[in-house]
Amino acid sequence: MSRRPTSFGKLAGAGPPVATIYDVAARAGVSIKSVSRVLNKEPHVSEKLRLKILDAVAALDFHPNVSARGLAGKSRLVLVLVDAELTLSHLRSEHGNLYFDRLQLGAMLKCREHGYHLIVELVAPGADKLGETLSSLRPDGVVLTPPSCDDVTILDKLDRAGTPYARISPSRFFERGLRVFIDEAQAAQEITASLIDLGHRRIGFIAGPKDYGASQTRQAGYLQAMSAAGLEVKPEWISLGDFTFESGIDSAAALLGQTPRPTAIFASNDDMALAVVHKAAELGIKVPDALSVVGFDDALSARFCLPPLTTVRQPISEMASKAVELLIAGGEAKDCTDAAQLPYRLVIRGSTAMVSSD
Amino acid sequence: MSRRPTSFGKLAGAGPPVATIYDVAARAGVSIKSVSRVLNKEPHVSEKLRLKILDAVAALDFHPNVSARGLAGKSRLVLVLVDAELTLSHLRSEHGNLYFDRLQLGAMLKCREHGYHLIVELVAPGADKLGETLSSLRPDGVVLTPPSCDDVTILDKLDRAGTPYARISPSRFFERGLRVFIDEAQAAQEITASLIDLGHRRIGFIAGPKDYGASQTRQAGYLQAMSAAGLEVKPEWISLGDFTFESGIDSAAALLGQTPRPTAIFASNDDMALAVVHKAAELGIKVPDALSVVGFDDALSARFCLPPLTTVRQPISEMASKAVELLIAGGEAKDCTDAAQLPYRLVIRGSTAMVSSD
DNA sequence: GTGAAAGCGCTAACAT
DNA sequence: ATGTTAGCGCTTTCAC
Repeated sequence: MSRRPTSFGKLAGAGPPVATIYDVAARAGVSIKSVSRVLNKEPHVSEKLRLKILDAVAALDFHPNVSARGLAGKSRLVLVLVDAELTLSHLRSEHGNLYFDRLQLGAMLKCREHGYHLIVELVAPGADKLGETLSSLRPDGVVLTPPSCDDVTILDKLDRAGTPYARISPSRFFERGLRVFIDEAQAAQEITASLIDLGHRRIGFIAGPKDYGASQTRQAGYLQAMSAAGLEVKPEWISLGDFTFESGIDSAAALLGQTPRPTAIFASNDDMALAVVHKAAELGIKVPDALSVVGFDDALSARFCLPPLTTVRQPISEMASKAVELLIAGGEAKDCTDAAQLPYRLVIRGSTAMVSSD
Repeated sequence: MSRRPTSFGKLAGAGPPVATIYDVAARAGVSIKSVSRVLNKEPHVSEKLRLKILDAVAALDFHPNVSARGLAGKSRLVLVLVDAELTLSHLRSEHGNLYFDRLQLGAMLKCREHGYHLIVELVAPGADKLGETLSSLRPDGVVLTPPSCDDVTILDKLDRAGTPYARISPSRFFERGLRVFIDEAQAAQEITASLIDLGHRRIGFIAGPKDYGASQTRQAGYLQAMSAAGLEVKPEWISLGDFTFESGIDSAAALLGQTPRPTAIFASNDDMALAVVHKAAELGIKVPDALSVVGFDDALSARFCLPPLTTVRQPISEMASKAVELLIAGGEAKDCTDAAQLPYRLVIRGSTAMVSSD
C-alpha cells in the first residue's frame, strides 16, 4: 500500500488535482506495481485485481504521465525528421506540401492509436542540432524521409544514439534500419509502358538529382520499359533535373528543342512534369494532343496542372503509418520485419493521349 | 560533489553513453545544483563557476533531458490543436493545406528557438481525448486555431487543467486566454472598399458559418464599407455559406441568378471565392471582365485559381510564432501582453477589375 | 554564492 | 500473483 504523499485533492501548481499512479493504487487498495502491470498489459495479474484497478483508473480519470514514463523507460515519443531546406522552400513557394501533410497525418494517427505522440522537426544536411534533439527528447523511434533518409551523417548519429529509425522511400543501395517503400522501378516501368501502349516511341526522360535514391531507380524503370519494348533510347532523350520546377523548365526546353522531338516526356517527379506542361504551352505545343506528359508522386502540382497530370501515386499516409507501426513494434519485439513494400497506383489523367498520327 | 552513480561511460540500454547533469557536475567539480542554475540562467553563480560548467557542458555534449525536466517542472512542450474534421477533410480533398503548413512551421521554428518542442494533435468538437492528452503530456502551453479556439468545451478543459493557451484568430466575443489576430473587420472593409473604388455598386457577399467568429466580423466589415460609401445592401445580396467550395457553388448560383446581378462578389474565404469563379465560368460570366471576385485568407485556392484571386493575406506563420512566444513568455512572467494584433495585407491579383460600363 | 536532500510519477529488478 | 525498493535526470526547497 502506498505510503507516499500524493497530490490528489490539492492544487498542483496552477492546475487542479491530477491523479497519479499512487492515487489509483490507493483507491484500488493495491500496490503501484500492480497498477503499472495493468497499464502496460503485463501478465501476472488476477482478473479480479485488474478490474478493480481499471475501475479506479476510470473513476480518477487517470492517465500515465509521459514524462515520468520517459524518464523511467520508453518516452512514447516518435520523431519525424523532415529536410529543412526542402520544407522551407516548399513553404516559400506557397504551393503547399501535400507530401508533408499526408506524411504527418498518417504518422500522427498511428501514434495516437498506440498512445504515442508525434514530434516533427527539421533537419539540415549537417544534422547540426540532431544530437541535441535526440539526447534531450530520447524518442523511441525516428521517421526519415528523402533526402534525409539517405543521409549517412544522419543515420550515423541515430545509430550512435541507439535510436531506431524507419526510412521512407530509402535508396536501395544500403539497407540500414527499417524501410518502407513502393516498387519505384516497377512503377516507373509501368508508367513508361503506358506511354508505349499509347503508341509513343520517342519518349524523353527527366531525371532527378543524384542524391535521391529514387532518381536512379525511376530512371532504371524507364530504361527497362524501353528496352523491353525493343525501343532505342538516344542519350539526348535523357535530361538531368533536380526535382524543382525550374530545372524542369530547362530540361523541357532541351528535350522539346530537338528534331524530331519526343512525343512524350516522363519527368521523374510532378513538379518537373508541371514545368514540361508550362514550357510546352509556351512553345505552342498542345498537351496531350501533340505531347504526352507523365510525372511521379501525385503531388499537388499534378492536380492543379492543366491538363491534370497522369502520374504515380505513392501512398504517403500509409507509408508513414507503416513506418510508425514498425518502430513501435520494434520496441516491443525485435523480430519484426525490417522492410515493408506498399502498393503504388497509376493515376491516369488528362496529360496523356494516343500519339498523334503525323 | 556527486556521489550518485552515473551512466556515463557505460551503455544505457541499447544506446551509448549520454551525459547527465551529474557527469557535468563531476567534471566541473561542482554540485548539480550549480549546473542546474547555469542551465536555467538563474542568478547567484559566480562567473568563474559558470565558465567551468559551460566548459564541461560543451565537452560532454550535454543536453538536459526533456522528460526529466518535465517531471520536475516545465515540460518544454507546446501543443498545437487542430480541428480533426477540418484537417481530415482538407487532406481528403487533396488540395493541400497551406494554413496548416504555415501554422506548424511558424510554431515549430519559434519552439526550436527557445529549446521547446512542438506536438501537433487533432481535436474533435467534443474534445474527447483532450483530457487524456493534457494530463499525460502536460504541455506548457496550447495553441488553438479556428474553429477550436472558440469551442467553449475545449477552453473549459484547458482552464480546468490549468494549461495556458493562445487562440489564433479568436472570436471577438469572449476574451479568454492569450489571443493573436489580425483586424479582420478592417481587412474586410478595406477589400470591400477596393471593390467600390473600382466602380462596383452591386456587391454580393458570401458569409461563413455562424460558429466561426471570423464570419460575423468579416460581414461587419463588408457592411461598414458599403454604408461608408453610401451604398445600400439588399438582403438578397448576402448569401450564407459554410467556408466549403460546395457551399460557395450554391451561394454563387443564388447571387448570379439575380437581375440585375452583382458586378462583384466578396466571398468570405478563398475556397468559396474559387467556387464563385467556377460557377461564373459555367454560366459564361467572364472574371474579371463581367464579374470581380475577392476572397479572404490567401489560401492555395487563391493562387491556383484562374484568374488568381484578389484576397487578404493572413500572416499565419507569424501568428503561430507569436502565439508560441506569448505562451513561453507567459510561463516566465505573468505580466506579458495577453493579446497581439498582427498586420494583414491586401493581395491584388487578376480576379478584380474596373466595373464594366454596360 | 553554493550544495545536500527530497521529490516529480513512473518502470524495473528483486523479493515474497 | 503481488509488493518493495531503487533509480531515471532533473528542479526545488532549505541549509550553509
